[in-house]
Amino acid sequence: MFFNLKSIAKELNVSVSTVSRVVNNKDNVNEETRARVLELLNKYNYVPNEVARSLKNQTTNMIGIIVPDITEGFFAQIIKGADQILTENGYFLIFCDSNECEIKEKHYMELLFQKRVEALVLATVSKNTKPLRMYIDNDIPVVFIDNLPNLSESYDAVLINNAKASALAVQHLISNGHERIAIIAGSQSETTGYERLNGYIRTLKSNGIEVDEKLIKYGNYKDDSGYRCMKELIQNKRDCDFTAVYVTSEKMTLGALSAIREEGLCIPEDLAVAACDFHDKSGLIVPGITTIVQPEREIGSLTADLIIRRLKEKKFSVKETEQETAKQTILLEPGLIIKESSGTVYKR
Amino acid sequence: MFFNLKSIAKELNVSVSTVSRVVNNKDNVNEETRARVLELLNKYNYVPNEVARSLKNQTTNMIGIIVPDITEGFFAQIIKGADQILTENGYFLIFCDSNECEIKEKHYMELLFQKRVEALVLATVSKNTKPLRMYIDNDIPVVFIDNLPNLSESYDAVLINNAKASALAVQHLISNGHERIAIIAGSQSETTGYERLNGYIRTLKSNGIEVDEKLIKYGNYKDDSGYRCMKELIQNKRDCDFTAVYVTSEKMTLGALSAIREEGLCIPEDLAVAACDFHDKSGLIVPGITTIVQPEREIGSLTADLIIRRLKEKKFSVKETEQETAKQTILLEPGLIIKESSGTVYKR
DNA sequence: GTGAAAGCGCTAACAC
DNA sequence: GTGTTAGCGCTTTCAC
Repeated sequence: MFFNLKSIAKELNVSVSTVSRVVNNKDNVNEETRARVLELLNKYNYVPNEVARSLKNQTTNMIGIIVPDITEGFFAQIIKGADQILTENGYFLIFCDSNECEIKEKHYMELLFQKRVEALVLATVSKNTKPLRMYIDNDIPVVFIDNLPNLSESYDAVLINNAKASALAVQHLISNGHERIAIIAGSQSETTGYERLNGYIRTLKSNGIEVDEKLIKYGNYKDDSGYRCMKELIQNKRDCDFTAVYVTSEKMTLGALSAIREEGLCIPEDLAVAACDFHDKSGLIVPGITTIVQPEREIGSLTADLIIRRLKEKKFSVKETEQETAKQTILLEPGLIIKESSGTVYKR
Repeated sequence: MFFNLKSIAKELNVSVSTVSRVVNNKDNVNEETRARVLELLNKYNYVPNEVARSLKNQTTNMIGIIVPDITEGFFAQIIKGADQILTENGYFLIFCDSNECEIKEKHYMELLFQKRVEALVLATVSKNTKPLRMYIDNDIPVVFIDNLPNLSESYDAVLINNAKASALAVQHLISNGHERIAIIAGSQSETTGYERLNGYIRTLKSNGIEVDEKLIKYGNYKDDSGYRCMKELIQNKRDCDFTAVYVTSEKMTLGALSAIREEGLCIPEDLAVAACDFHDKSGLIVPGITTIVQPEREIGSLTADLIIRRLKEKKFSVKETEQETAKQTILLEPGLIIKESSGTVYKR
């Protein structure tokens, strides 16, 4: 069906290896032969079969990436950042959307392994480390972004300092006069969720503010959990009056904001809001939402750099039994964008 | 390095084919043998090599998709819609971001072809149809979304009726009292850009409104072109007074809005705005932007359906020399979400 | 400078 | 029920 080396070789009465040499630009080919082969190659628009090449060379040049939701600006930007570097280096990014689903994530991990990706970038939503064994046992580099796994061995990761991110947001609220600050946290079995809550608690304590369990709600990062948590907080508002809320993800912030609006509360007069990873491309959201931002493109490009290094080390070590450099976690600094939503506390 | 059929077979003193039969769940295997093989397979965590399978079976189960920008909600949603159906049917979506760049698009088309994707979904930004020839000549199904190619032969496509989309938006502005309506159009060498301008012109005419060349600006869909066009329009506002503008893409709308804000104009009092594909997940943008919306998930799922059908037909036709059904363009209906930005004309 | 041959890991037709 | 064999398209070693 497709043209292949054999059909080209036969037509020219040369061997497959000669055609292969021409295709791969090797130099031990007679210039006249090369010209004849090249001509036919062009005429038939020959394109080498990468599947066969991959099998022979035991290398696919494919890197897999699995993220929970591609429609989130956070992940889309990371992918863009990684894709650029990877493409420049002759790799090919295969992207999968786990839809925040553990089963789907596992499924994709298996599929990508079957396809023999050379490395994996993983924003995991799973506590189950079993699917990872495949990769680890076969020495396939894995780089974690966003969430960290519950692994006993060391691993590579690129992410922000999540505790510091929370500290930044909470400290800002405090310096705006807020003391009763609620939090909508994420799942505590995920490191991101855990660290962000942790940063919140530590910052309150170091400012001499008591941590009130009633002001801590746990969502699951999905769209409606922010809404639900915010509703619960507001319903208890009388018992445990609070003037600000810190919401630890974009989707939950969206939900929380609509709950606040539904309850007829004004931001920031009735309730100040600080968010995490909130994206406002338009800059027209009113009130502007104060938010923690991550250097997403950089997370992507550093992840790509790390992968490329690991892959190089791997090739090298086979030949020279060189020691692989230690696994590392690259911690980037979060930023804080201050807008109106976190405005100073309303004094009654 | 990896476990393969051979190593498993050797250890059990059976043949490779027996192991293969067990792996593929064929029934002509002695139950006792099967058990022994299965045990070792599990012990070693054997995962079949899809690269080898693909080569042997001449089928990769991979579908490629190339879009101009994954960070646009429009494309992200389409991918989600397609991914779901494709995954359910045992296919695997490989996704590429051309970054609105013709060269990159071509590059990815070649790469995907080399990888032997079985079909391609293409939101093209290119006028050059040459890279397409590879696919067409080799009978690999291609489905176009968003933009249509300049091909002489017929092709498959799934998209909205873009002329109608513009008609919807412009008619709405007219019924709100606007008569002097500017447009920020897209590249006229792309069908989407052409059709949307076309719908604008026809709607004005059918309403007995004169089309004024000075009110037509051409952007390139990139972030800053909307800003530039809007600036130009506003600078000429005195000459050619207009009360509304229709911006034909999300990114250009973002640019136009910041130009409007910069010029200190109020929406909709000084200038009404209608957009295309504008996404506001938060619902908090003020003023709310009236926009054309597309059934993105449906575009994705219908595209996936079409591809699956084409692939089935292909398999079938080899065996039965069945006639392939005619290529088709599936035109979906655009929607209009009315918010404040398109408010009635301000009467002086 | 060129060709023959082996083999990457797998499947499937065929023989026993 | 099981094994042998050929071959998918390619690269590469080894002869010549």
